[in-house]
Amino acid sequence: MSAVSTAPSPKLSFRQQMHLAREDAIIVAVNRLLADKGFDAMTVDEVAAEVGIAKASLYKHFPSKEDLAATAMARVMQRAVSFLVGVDPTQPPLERLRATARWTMGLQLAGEMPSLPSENSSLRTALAANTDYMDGLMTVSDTLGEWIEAAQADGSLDAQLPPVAVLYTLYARACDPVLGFLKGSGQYSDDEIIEMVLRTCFNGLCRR
Amino acid sequence: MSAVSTAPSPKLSFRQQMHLAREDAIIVAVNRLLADKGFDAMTVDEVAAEVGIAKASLYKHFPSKEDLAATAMARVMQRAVSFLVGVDPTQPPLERLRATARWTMGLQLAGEMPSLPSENSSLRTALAANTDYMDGLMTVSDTLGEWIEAAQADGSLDAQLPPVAVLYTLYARACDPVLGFLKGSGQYSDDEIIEMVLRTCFNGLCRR
DNA sequence: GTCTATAGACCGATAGAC
DNA sequence: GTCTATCGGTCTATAGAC
Repeated sequence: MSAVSTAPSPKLSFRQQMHLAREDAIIVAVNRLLADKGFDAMTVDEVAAEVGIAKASLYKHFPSKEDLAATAMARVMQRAVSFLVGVDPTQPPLERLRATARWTMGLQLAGEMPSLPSENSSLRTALAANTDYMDGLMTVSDTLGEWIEAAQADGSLDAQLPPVAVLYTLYARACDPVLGFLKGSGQYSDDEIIEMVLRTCFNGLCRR
Repeated sequence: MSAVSTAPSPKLSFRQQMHLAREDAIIVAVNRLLADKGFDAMTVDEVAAEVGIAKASLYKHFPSKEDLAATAMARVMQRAVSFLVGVDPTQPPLERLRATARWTMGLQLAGEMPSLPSENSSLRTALAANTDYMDGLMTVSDTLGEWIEAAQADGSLDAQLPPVAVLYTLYARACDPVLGFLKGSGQYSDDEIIEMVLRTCFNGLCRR
């Protein structure tokens, strides 16, 4: 991925570029399927069909289904890191957190946010072994953790909640099924849905 | 289930009682596994092993894995209906909603709340075809819907949110992964976890 | 003795892996 | 394109209740 974003890499052969491009297409397809049906229900045949390549070719890129999914989720985590560094640092910390939550919700409604694996899935171990994913996760957690503590210090965020509880809540809202429920009802636009869920997340269900 | 609780049913043979008791054990085991790993990852061999019976015996009780899971989830829905009718009606509607959320969270921490199936799972169709489940779901939704509108009318609940959004949020919190995250951190007791998540749910992350 | 439910072997399809 | 493991589902002989 760094190969496509950093400019001074002219030494890539055509083959290598094709390889990377294909890998990119695979990852995009995997994230869509992961968001749609989850890891267990996703088959590698589906992935191959979606990308339009032979199943065997997948195994030239990834040693296993777990690794495939872990790489795809590491990519999402990388996008999150990129988003965070782009957030306007002059904004108050609460607004930075809100912007982040809004972004993750948009990602989910766009079908690009993988649903998180159940507690004991084989995916979990693959994720834990994926350094890209774990590094991204740590960077995201550290950044959000700082913002959370700053927002608690300036009085905008509930200071009685442990920061880790806030952090986990933000992670969970990125995969909140409420978005899908409301979308399935067909009564609201994506923006309306996001604003409603953001409101319940930050302001709560009770009247203020 | 009604057979063991209602007194005037002496016509049940021991065989039938055994049958019902075993069915009960099966359902309990299924709900545990469903909560633990989800429908796709759960195998019927595991269920049989957990209950301590042969797999074929399962199929004397339930025609398919989907039906098995649907029956188990219908049981949970039935428990929810029972809980709702037992909620103190003299409490204000907001407190009734809070008590309900607290109860569902306790259920999840106890490992008795099945994780909800992904959007297109085969379980979904089985659930839609299960009248017990659908009846319970409708009863629960109607009851909660009334409480929600009452709580909005008396000013305790945010009246700007569509009632259906509140309803979906309460359903989603019953399966909120934040509970599992916090439990996994090992730093908080179950009661502390529930109170924290309840607080974020009803009061929001922002300071009041 | 009959009849039902059980247990464990068994089958076919499918999905991961190569 | 093939191999193999696994999983949902079935078959049959047997044990036990009546």
